Amino acid sequence: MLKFDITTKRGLARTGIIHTPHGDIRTPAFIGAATRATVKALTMQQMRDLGSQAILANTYHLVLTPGTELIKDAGGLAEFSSWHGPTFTDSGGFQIFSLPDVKITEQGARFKSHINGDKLEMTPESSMQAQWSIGADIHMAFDHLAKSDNYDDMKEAMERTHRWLVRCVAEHQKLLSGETVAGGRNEQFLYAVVQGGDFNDLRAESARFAASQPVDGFGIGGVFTADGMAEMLQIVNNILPENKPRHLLGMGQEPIDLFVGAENGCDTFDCVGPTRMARNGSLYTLDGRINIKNAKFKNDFTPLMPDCDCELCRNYTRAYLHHLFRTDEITAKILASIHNEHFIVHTVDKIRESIDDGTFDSYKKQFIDRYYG
RNA sequence: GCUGGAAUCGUCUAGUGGCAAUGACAAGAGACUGUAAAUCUCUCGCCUUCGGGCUUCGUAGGUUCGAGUCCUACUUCCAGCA
Repeated sequence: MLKFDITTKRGLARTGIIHTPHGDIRTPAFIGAATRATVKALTMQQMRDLGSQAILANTYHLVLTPGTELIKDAGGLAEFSSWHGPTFTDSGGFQIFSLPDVKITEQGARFKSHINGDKLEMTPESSMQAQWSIGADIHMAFDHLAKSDNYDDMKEAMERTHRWLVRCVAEHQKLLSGETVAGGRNEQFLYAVVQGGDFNDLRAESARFAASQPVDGFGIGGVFTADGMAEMLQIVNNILPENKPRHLLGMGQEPIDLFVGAENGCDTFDCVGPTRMARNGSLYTLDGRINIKNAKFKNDFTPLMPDCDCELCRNYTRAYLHHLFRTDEITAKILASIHNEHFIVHTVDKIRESIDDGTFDSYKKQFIDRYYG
């Protein structure tokens, strides 16, 4: 069983430590999205330097290339990528939602490789096997993420997610009792995924089902905007057992999502937003996001964010970063990614500290007022 | 000096009788939430009550219902010959 110690509790919000075979994660924490075993534009050393505690890779992408057997042979994701810290894998469930021409059957999902058109199938069992080979510390159950206003459609997807969860649990346990991977330790952990879309009665049902399964933690999936998220999380997290960690899947591009998530009982987050924003020139500041490519920054010789101690803000000006983007230099995306990832990681770090010392409400108000004001 | 060729939006360019005029770049802005994203979208002559109106393709004339497209002259540039 994954060891999770809760340090402080305030309402649904809590701080704690997830103890993984590759190290501890102090929660709440933002987990860097390393889809293809790399955080785009950043080295693992840069991720360590900016304060990241863990990364999350994607099973679908690693199955396509370089293949999960290769990662197993390399000694697992942490060894292969030289991250060496705690790791998560997403199941590939998101790709069911995001790729075109995906066919869902009770068996699993069939889709075409976006790289070479190969027809592929992923099932709960194959996802578990792939994640076991990749050897991350924490695995996500293979779920059916859907987006619809139709209650029956969402109910169907949720119920399929539950049936698949049972199969994931069985396969996960079977794998753990067999051959060892990831440095000889069969210490890998499984999170169930809660679905149900925008229908809170389905969310409650899904949370009850997930809670009933022998899993180590929970992912909360299928969340697309902050609208209604607080209420949904209150319902779900009041049902999920308190002593297991909860990961809010895919949310964290907007800082308010992280405040709302932590406030309502989520322990970890992952999101591609910060680095994607960065590559596209959209940079976080305490006064909101700015597009550094805008003409008004051409002659702005101030730091992007004076009170930020990331590599970009410590050493360079807005005008310089503007120039790097305008000239399409690779360094633009590196520096911007360092800053955005640092910004979000540290925002969650401060959320954690504020929960511990009882100042969460004032920190949230002060941050949100300034950022969105 | 002669003989060819060429002049179109900031730049390069499409265009051979119905055109406010093609594409790219540049420029201006926007989007992005478990990454098919170093991607995508919009604007890019002037004005507009968004119906449209006005002025454009080196300059000046001409032919034509109609000219960026055809003709004449001029200007500039390029190539070859002197």
